Amino acid sequence: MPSTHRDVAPGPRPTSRDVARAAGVSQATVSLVLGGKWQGRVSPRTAAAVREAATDLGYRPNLAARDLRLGSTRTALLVVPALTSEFFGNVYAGAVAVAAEHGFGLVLYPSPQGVGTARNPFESTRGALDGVIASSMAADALREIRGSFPGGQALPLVMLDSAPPTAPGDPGHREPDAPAPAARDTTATVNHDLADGMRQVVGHLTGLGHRRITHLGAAIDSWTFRVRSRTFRESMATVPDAVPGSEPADLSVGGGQTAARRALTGPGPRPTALVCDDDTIAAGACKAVRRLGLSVPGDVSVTGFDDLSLATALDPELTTVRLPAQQLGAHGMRALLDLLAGSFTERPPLPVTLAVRDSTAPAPRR
Amino acid sequence: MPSTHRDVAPGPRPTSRDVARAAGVSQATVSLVLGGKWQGRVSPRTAAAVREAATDLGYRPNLAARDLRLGSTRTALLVVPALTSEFFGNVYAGAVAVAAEHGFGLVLYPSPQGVGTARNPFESTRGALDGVIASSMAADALREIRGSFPGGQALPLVMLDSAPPTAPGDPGHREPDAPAPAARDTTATVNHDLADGMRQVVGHLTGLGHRRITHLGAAIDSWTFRVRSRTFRESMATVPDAVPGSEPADLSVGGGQTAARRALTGPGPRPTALVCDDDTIAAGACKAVRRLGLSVPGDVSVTGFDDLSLATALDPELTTVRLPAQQLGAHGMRALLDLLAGSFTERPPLPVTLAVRDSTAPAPRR
DNA sequence: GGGGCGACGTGTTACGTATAACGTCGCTCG
DNA sequence: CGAGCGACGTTATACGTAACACGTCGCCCC
Repeated sequence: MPSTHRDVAPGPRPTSRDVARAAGVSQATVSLVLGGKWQGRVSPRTAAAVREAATDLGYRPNLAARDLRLGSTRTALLVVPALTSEFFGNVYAGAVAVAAEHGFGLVLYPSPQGVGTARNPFESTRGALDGVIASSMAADALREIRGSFPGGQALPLVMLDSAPPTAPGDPGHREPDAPAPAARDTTATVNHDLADGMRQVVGHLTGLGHRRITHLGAAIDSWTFRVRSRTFRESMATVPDAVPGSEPADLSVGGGQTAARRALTGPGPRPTALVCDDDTIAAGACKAVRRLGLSVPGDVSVTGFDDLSLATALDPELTTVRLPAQQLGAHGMRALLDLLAGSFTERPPLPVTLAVRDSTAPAPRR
Repeated sequence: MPSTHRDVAPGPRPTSRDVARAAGVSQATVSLVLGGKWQGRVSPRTAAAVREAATDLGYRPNLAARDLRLGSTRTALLVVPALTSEFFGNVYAGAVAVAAEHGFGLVLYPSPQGVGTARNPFESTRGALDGVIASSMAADALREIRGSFPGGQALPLVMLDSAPPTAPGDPGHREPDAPAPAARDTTATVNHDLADGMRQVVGHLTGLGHRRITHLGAAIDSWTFRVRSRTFRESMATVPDAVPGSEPADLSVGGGQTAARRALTGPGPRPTALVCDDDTIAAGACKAVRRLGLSVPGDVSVTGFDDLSLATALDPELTTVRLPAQQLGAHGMRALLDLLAGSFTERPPLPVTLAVRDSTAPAPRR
């Protein structure tokens, strides 16, 4: 099988006019054929000739020219709190795959200061954009993103794990960062079913006999983490004799360690399980447990969120909620494309599963 | 302090002609002034007027038009083996910062199948590129990247941790993927001083009394890992009574676990230290040690490479070689800019440091 | 006094593409 | 038989920018 590219020695780069010359037609015809809109305008044989000439010359359209002509860059911006995270790497991977499928580019804007602060994403962006996808952003960062649209124009915006699902069972809930009505039709939301994830965690632990359970919640004001806290409280409230606790934690190993130490050495009976908002926090929690001379899961069970590769790197391996981050990115990109096409319809949140491993065990007797 | 952007209600987006109208000059003058090449061609007062009009209207040049005109996209491609890695996230962060400083864009191409295979990076790339930065790629992937330059033209290429440094002390070493002489002037190399890192590891361990040391080398054919293996052997050769071992490992927790089990249960005396090519492998190694009823670092010391956050998430915390990945990215981007300016000069490799933590201890007596 | 020159700008063009508007056939049908 | 129409293409234009080549002054100097 020969290479699909023939080696084209000369010339900087073939243009559509070169293809036209080679095929014996006009440049306009080349554009029509290669644009796919030649139904009934160009005969099949000339169309074939054009395509052959194009692949023959190794023609690739000049996107700068196309973008200039169309006034659209076919490029979206993905804003993530941090790039150095496996989770967001997966979100990106999912989104970029769908984007490429549709001839879209995807440029990344890693909010530099970690979750919580996002500088104007458009400053660092080259040229115009067709839309923005923001993943797991803090509330104030989201507000700023919305406010910084260039020229005040309403750019389509997709928020991932950032807004409350419009579930009918959750009617009275008003978010402080609810989108302005004007932006309604250019805004979409794609979420993991994080509430269900938390419910699964609590169910798993209470099923193992745990009653004194403390939630190590990430100290960040975003929907992603608020929904975890709320659902934790709600789920625990349905369990007789349950003793829920709660401790804020920085989103890091050290943060988890500190928070876990506070939770385990505080007044009152010691919790037998720690529910962490994140695998990283959970890793810190495990360290804290051991520093206190206790064992995971013998004395204290620990759970995480995200199912990063970290979860199985730890020893014992971490019981954690597996989030299909790649799917999230893919659905987010699809939502943006739908938004651009004017055909977006809200979809149900993405299902999550609980990966049960070795960091959870039956509650110790007494 | 008022916002720097005035709210411009109408019009889709101001063009340079709008600025010209507002400033009472021609579009050409706007272009000159804003392009910064108005020395002696435009009076300072008109230049000031133009700039004021521009910021006043919130003018931002249309990059599609500029790219079309200049034939350059001011965009580079960064090819990394995997995006879901903290290490490459840091490389990207460093590179993108420098790129933005110089008005360059940086688009990411995560080679989908992990280290070792890279599909044509240009297929997934929108439009033309000014250069490519490839980080820690396997030898065959590098070859393919070089072969897939569009139109056969020689795109400037910077390789990070991918080629031998041109150190005078290393004369006889010929790489199978040495760049063709023709591409010499459009190719640059930026490396971590990985050899020194490995020397520090071996020095640290032998200083602690270890003699039976096994290297868990990543089973990937790339310079990054070849240099580790080579330097391990060379360093061990200088130590009297040293018993070096070596075991290939897949680049994952599971791979490290398997390789460590082989190393520890093989024939001959058991090694007292495992030198891993990567923190992930080291995490697996720690698990394997414990599965055999041994302890880290009591019975077996373990070291890693990269100093990912994983290193401090583990318990005990990992002794590992800290690589300034962000610096690597930054230097790589700078090298590319120099290459484009025709002023590139090879620089010495980036120094690395050994982060000594709790996974290494004096060799057990007897 | 006029030729020249420096300072200060402007008219014009091209980059490569997509598409609206416009031919030009050959055939059919009233 | 000519009007009309469908099939098949082409001509022309605009997108916004950068830069070349060319004015148009005022002033100096021979």
